[in-house]
Amino acid sequence: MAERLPVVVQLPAHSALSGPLSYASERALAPGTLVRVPLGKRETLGVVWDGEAEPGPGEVRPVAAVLDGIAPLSAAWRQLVGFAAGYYQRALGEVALAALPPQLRELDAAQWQRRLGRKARGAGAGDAAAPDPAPVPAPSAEQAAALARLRSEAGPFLLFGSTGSGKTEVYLRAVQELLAADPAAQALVMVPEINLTPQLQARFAARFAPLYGPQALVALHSGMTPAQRLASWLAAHAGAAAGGARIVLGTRMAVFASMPGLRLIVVDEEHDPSYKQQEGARYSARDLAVYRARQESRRAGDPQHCRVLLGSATPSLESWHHSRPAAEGGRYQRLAMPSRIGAGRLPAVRLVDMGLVPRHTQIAPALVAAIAERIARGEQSMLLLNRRGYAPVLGCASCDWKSLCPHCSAYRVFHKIDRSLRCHHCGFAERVPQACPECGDVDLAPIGRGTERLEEHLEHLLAHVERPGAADGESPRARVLRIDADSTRRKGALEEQLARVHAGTVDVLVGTQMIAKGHDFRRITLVAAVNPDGALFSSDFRAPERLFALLMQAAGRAGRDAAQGAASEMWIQTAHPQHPLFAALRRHDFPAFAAAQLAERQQAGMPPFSHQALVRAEARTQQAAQAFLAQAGADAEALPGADLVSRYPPVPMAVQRVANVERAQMLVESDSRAALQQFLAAWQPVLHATRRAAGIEGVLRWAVDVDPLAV
DNA sequence: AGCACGCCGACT
DNA sequence: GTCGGCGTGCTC
Repeated sequence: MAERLPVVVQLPAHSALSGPLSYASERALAPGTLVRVPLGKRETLGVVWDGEAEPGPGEVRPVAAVLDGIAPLSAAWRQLVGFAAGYYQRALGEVALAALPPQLRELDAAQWQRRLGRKARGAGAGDAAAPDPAPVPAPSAEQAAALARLRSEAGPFLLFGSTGSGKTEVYLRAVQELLAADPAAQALVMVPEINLTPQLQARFAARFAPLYGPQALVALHSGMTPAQRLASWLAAHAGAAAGGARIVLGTRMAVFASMPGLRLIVVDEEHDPSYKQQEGARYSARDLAVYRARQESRRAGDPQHCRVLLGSATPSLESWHHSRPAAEGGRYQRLAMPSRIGAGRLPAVRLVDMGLVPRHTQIAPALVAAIAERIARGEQSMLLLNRRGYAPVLGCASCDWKSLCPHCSAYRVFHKIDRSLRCHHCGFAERVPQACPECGDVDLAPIGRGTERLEEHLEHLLAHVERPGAADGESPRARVLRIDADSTRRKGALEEQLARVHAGTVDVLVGTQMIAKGHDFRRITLVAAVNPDGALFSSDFRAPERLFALLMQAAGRAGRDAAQGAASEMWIQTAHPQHPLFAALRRHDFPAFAAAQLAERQQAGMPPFSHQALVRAEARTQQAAQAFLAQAGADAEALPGADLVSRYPPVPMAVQRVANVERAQMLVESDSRAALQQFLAAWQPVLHATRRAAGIEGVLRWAVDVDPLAV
């Protein structure tokens, strides 16, 4: 008699088959076993799941093959996946299969056997950086205190350490202590972006390759080749006892890495929005890390078994709120490291009142002079502007034509470099027209400014400035370099450009927030935010939080070198120098800023004092998208939890139309996370039914975003 | 999501 | 007369 097995396969939630499918098998297979199963006309990868197989509607087909030689995924892993699928309202199989390396899905049984036959090769994380046995610094008093609490308490921990306070050293030591104490232990270290992995990877490799060999550290991020990702994943899955990886370093996807010996999770720059997945299952890797650590500890019956350490100089207000004193209801342990070590003081913050300079001034004369002064001293400056391209809009001087995208409700950005108009939403690009398409006037003018224009303008402003160190035959003019998504599109371009900055062949660096994050520029003594005002009065209630984090992080780029720290400055051009955000920034006072923001949020009943979810709908017409949402909302009246969940009317999304698809969204909110969860789960079948209902036509897609970052 | 089936326009 | 557009529908 053949066994019947529940198996999860990759089927999206909207297929209305959200649970496991049933298959027949000659032998019993443990939950977590990887199998190949027939699905329609194709064969696909599946994971044997827990529980009884539901009686299928008709015939049950047999499992095609079992991936032998790979241990079943653990109960803890399955629980994590199950939780994520439920919490973020997605199909189990979608989350489970997306959490596995893509190459694993592609290999059939025969290819898998061949892959097993080859000797497992290292994933390249350890061998990339030559182990450079850097001397291990003695911990500062603050670091020692943080580590002591990390040792004796259970967490979750929020390491609140200013830029330059040595958070990385705390991560390194925490990992080191764990690996030394338990030969089976594994640690997971997450960073927000691929760009930031190489330098952290180098520090981890330098510390741990000499101790455990280069194979002990593997990377896991989307920039790796499918083969590398599979190798890293297998090394993590094998566990330390089997000679696999001891440390996994990766981006948000790594939160799902199978790690049988997992005992520590580090989330560096935990406030970073990149930890929120923005398509498919929209999970927060930071929040899942907290869940995962608690759940691993619970399974082990020891609250200190698996720790999670979130680190930031500007924590998310959610984490900050959770780390308030336990007496006030806080659940996280806050470990504060306020001092900057090895570096000078934080740079002085100077506000430039743009109300006092002539209108349309891009860079205030005083700032130009300060940059020139830096150049004369052989120091570097960095200018931030969060807009790439030359100008965000091109307009006609004589009629009201503007460079609207024909497919989106957004302007196409003028890129002077290739004289193109490019839509940053749908990618539609055209050459700039010779004359206005409306009236034929040839006078088309850029409106507003982006990084390209800032770069050009700076070259002009600094034309008369000579740098002292110019060698014979070399131009004495200041060298301006722009780094943004456009300049770094080519593989390896970012590394090249960063290398130029480090080598000192650049005097002024211009870029988007991309350059504000993480990179350690030792010779930069001036950082300037050219036009940050947009975020002050944004309709997005998280905009100030993001701006504060960005400016603090940017300020941290300046004066990392103790010798220059004292002279380092952060300049901010603003029309609102009296804004309280800047007052807190001047004092580098995150707690004050956070307290003010949290008070506002509490007053307005916004997160973290409430819990939100968005339903987004896409349709051919805006009317159809909104009608779908309105109907689904109306049909939700009687659902469990509905009385505790507020539902707002459907509204068009900020960018209403993208690639000729109309988009609308509806916000639902509750003081109770449990009520919201219960409501969303019950709403799922209603949403499916509404889409099929008479009178609701042309809805292309809908999806729920739980704990959305932008509302 | 894949991969079918299923009815309407420009080509060997 | 076929090749092929992507609009619905199903997958244990």
